[in-house]
Amino acid sequence: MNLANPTQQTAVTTADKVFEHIQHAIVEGDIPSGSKISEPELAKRYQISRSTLREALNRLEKCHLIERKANVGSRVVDCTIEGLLELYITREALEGMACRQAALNMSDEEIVDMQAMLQAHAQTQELKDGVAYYQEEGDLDFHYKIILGSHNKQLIDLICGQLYHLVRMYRYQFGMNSPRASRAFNEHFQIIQAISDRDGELAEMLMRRHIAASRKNIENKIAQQALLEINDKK
Amino acid sequence: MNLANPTQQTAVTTADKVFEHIQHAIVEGDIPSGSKISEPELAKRYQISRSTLREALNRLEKCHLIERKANVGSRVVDCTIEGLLELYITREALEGMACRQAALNMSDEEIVDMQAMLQAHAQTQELKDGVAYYQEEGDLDFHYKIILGSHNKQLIDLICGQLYHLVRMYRYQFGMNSPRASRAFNEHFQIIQAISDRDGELAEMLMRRHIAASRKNIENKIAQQALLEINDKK
DNA sequence: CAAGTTTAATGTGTCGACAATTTATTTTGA
DNA sequence: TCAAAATAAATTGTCGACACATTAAACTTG
Repeated sequence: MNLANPTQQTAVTTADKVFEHIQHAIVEGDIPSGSKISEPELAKRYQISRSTLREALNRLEKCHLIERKANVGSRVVDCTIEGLLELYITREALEGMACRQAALNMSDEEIVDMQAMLQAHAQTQELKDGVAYYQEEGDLDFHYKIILGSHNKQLIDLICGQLYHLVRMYRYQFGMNSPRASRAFNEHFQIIQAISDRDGELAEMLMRRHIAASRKNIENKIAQQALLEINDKK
Repeated sequence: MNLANPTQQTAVTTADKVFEHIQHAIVEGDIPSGSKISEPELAKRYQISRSTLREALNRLEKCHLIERKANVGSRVVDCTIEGLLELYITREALEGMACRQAALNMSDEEIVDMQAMLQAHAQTQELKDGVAYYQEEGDLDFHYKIILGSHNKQLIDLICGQLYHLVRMYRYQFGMNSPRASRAFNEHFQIIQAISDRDGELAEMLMRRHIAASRKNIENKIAQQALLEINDKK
């Protein structure tokens, strides 16, 4: 699955292609978070007219990667702790519900598919002993499959089409490869169990806990860091 | 409060103004749901160039009022029962969480403000004996205040900036002034109580029930209608 | 020398025209 | 008569240029 585009919409127009390029550049930090975007400069770099660049910028704005102010210009959204926490809160709500809907609406084949995927992840995890691969690709893959399994266009578009670009951006910017790998894996296992039991209520609750745990993990790190800084000053 | 624009962003550019015009036209059904949009025609009607019209169309796409396909064109989103139910599911998730956050983050003044508003609604409701006014403006006002009270930019933008245009559109198209007025009022009262008690968990649960009740109300209507049609055929 | 005003430079918003693609119509052949 | 191919019309995507607003620089004045 292409993680940058889980809905698999092929880019046909040049504005689409430029959009994807800039999207990657922003998510991976090549265009730094918070920096101003110069339309003439970017247009020249991509060898396109300003009109088509602006078309691309509109899509970037749609997935909340840039912000525009009239007569002033566009800036890459800047990654703040508050923004990250707000994102997790929103994910908890949306993905929790998506998980409940997945338990109700997923086809049996889809469920089998997910179980197979998780098993594959388990093996690679044993091999690499809980390092990067699972945490990065595997985790996103898992979440995407559940979201798509909700069969709810509204949810799918909001989460995959908008939130998750930001999620991936934060992962890159803050380098989040926390030691939650094995715990997260068990949580994933429980969630799939609830889905295959068609227990929507439990599935939602587990997914919310799963995301909330990640959030609290971050909050703790922040708190620790703040403590260290206070000690340094003494 | 301006219900079409609760965040109070003033439109400065002409594309903004045209966007607002078309937005109203779509929400209120002047441009029928599901119809194709002709760029040359609309540009001529508003006396603007196609470029600025396309800028306006981009914003309409952002709030899910139109859908675009490359090299084909734009259509006004068509109102279907499934779409309506999906919208309610999404609202349940997002507004439930917004309500929880509001209980945690609203200032005391904001809470007093909401209580006053609800009391005002109670009086007008007694006067008009539970008719349209409350159901229309009052209900939306209530929900907006809570969402803004979450103080979560992500949630605010998703709900107010995107979902609620669709919500208002469906209200117009399906003429939803159900007999839930008085019951909804009591539910609103309970929710505010939970918020002023700073009980986030209860606040979320009550808001979710409140929205789920509306959804089930609609589902029942649909089922009834389906039954009637079957009887007609006999 | 500092603060405010005027002027220049940069950047965004809007326009009309052309190129590329899709849709409708006509023509051709079995 | 109908289906497929070719042509014509209409619509969308892209371009470069101009109008307007914002920001930076230069200048005036107290």
